[in-house]
Amino acid sequence: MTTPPEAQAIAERELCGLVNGLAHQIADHVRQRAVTLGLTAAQATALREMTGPMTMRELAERMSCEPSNATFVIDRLEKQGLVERRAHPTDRRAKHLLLTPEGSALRERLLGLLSQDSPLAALTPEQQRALQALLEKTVTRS
Amino acid sequence: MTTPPEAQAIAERELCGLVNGLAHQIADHVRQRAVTLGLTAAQATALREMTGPMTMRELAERMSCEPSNATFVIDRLEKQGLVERRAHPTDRRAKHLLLTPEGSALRERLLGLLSQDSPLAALTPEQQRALQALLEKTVTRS
DNA sequence: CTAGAAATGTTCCAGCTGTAATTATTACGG
DNA sequence: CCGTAATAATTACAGCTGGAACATTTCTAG
Repeated sequence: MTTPPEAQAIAERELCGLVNGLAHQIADHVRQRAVTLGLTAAQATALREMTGPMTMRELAERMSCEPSNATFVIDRLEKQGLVERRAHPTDRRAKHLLLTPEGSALRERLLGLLSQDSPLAALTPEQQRALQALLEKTVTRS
Repeated sequence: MTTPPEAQAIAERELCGLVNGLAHQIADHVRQRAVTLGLTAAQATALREMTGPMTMRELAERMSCEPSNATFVIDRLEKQGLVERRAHPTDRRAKHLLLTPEGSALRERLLGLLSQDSPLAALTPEQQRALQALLEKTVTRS
């Protein structure tokens, strides 16, 4: 009952397509909601991941992007008065990102919108936990 | 044993991050291999999805991107002599995409590279099937 | 048959993304 | 200590991406 290597390779490629498809579906969902708040998808993703004060690098990691990209996005959010770049308390290289009151309020509205009609709602909470377990197994080993 | 709605929303956001993270990991993997063949990540993805003759729209769907994006990528692949745009047999609006012999050969080399050290290799074949089932459930309902 | 709706592909454009190079700062081995 | 390596953030740039507008062709209701 061993899987032939060729069939295995094809299955993996299909799986890549599915993962990419779902990621895209999530991004589309974010984009749709974000535009109603005057945000782009990338800005909304950054706001979503701003669960508290953090450095640029931490944010980039949470967004799964390069630090240069985080710089670009935070530049925009800062110009809109949603985020502040402060000096880091203990490391003069780093920046301390902070949500302004406006940013914090907008984030709450965003989270409310994102929780509606999520693409993941097709799964039961139990299935979501199963999915989470499988994803963590692949993502956290690197 | 019902999940409170707030905790549910947080779990969904984390799940979004995980999906995005894995998609990114796959894209990085593709990028690394692609560059050794003189291809960009987007070109390699297009080549990977060219399982046979298809239209621009079909390719765009397989790549989970907009048709305009497929136009951009195929433009490059055509200039490199890897793909041909022919007239569609039955629909004069559509284009019939075809791999050239060079394109077909490069695709085989690419598939060989992609099957090595796949991020999905962290999962057993059985776990991969479970993941596929869960992903299909969310992707195919729209 | 025909007029309007829908589909296919393309172009243009604003915005996103990774990479490489750069500066400033911190960490570490000797 | 000191010099070197490592880290944080930024900049410049080439390439990717979605959306809107468009021309061509096909579909469809009447």
